[in-house]
Amino acid sequence: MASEQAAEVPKTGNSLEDRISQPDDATSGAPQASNTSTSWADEVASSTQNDDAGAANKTQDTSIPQTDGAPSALGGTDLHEPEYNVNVKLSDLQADPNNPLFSIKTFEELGLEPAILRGLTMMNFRKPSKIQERALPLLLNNPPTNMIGQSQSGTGKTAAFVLNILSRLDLSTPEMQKSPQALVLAPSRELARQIVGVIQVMGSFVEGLVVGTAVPADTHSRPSRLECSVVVGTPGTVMDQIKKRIFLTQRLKVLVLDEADNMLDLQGMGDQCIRVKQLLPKTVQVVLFSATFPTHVHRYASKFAPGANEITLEHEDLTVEGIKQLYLDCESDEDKYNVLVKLYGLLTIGSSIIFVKTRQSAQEIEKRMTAEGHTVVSLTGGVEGSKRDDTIDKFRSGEAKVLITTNVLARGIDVSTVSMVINYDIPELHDPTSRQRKADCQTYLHRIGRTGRFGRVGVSISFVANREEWQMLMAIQDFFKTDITRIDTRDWDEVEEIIKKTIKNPRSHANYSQEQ
DNA sequence: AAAAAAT
Repeated sequence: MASEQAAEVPKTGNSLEDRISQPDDATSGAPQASNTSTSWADEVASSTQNDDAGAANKTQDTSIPQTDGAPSALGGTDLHEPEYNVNVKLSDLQADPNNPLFSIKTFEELGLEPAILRGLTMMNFRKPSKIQERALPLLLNNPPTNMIGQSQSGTGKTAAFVLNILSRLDLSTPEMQKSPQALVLAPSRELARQIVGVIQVMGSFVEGLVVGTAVPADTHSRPSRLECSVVVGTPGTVMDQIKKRIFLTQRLKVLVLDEADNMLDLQGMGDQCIRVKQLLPKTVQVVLFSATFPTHVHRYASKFAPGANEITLEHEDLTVEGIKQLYLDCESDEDKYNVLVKLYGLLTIGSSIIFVKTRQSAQEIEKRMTAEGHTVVSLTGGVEGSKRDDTIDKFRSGEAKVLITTNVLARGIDVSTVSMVINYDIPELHDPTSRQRKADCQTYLHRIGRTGRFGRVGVSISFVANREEWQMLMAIQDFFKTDITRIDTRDWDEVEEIIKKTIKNPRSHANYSQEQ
């Protein structure tokens, strides 16, 4: 199995506990500026930025300093992952200092079947990304151990859990090929379908592999039995099909929650995930992946995946280097629309996603822009399933280049051509007890992570129309210790120049073809 | 508060 190069094994235990116990909530201390100043715009003007001296030498880590500019998920040679520290905590079972589960540098070291390696080759995956180097040996080891894995958006989490699934399937008989052995749960229909696509491509050469999708159907026609080896779905539908014995779970070996923090945290979905898990064999390997694991969810996660090996990051390390974060002032909510149209008047580069707060405003903006001759599409949860499928497919193919959407697509969606993300509204959380709006840092990170994938560059532009929005954005900047730079809308030539300069030179290797 | 997810 795993590598011979046993390398230095990390001191296990200690570090992580300390880390999870530190306060995690930047927004709680809302941006100082508090008092009576005249307007948010003034504050903006006077805040000449960047107190962030702390960012640089913030973390001293007992864990492993990471590899020298290793190529990203795809192994394209000029794609770089930036430096950051990865915290690894091995389960008690695997806390043996001699274990070889430390890290692998090539896929070949994993002892995968030739058919799986061929799939990787075909996808142009030459070298493992950082998360793959560390997670794969732990995932693939026997006996199977649970895992909680965190890494930045666009660094290959999906490929990591798919490899684990493919290598654990027993497809030796027709009966086994039709027996679900792995289940992946995702928080949206679109993400579930995307994951199905990845499994199919990576598993192209795996004999007898059948992948099934369990998302709400528009029709009431229902199969009597789910005859596939891997199932990918959304929690409600999966639950439903298990209860109706359409989906037989007794041979299930692996359960993956993608975007696990979201799945477990969301009211309704968390319960369903727990209930689904209760209906699976107790021996199932539980694998949780996300770019974010806020403290309060991490607690649930550890219960849901007991004894898990963990790979976690500091939140300073979560922003992706290739994503340039900008913001624009708008005079009012209504003015946001004018700014948006102006922006699109001077930019037609690649594909872009516009995130808004509500389904209704997504629809409205789509209508208005369409009426003015722009070609845009919108996708929200209010739309019929098959229509959603059409829309996302059009966006993936490039037929539609501008997508207006809500948080439904904030997570996981991988479309390599997306070079710009717009936060038309700053993502916010509502605290029911204090009845206050707070910045939703996690969602912000996931949204901007729709661009800049696998070492590419991208730009995010947030619209700020009032003091609250500006405060939320500054809270996000503080939380991730990153830079969100203001650009001046009084000079549109400059706006254009800044954005074009950023998106130019997109280093866009077309070597990751999971979307098609 | 809005969004997603089951019917």
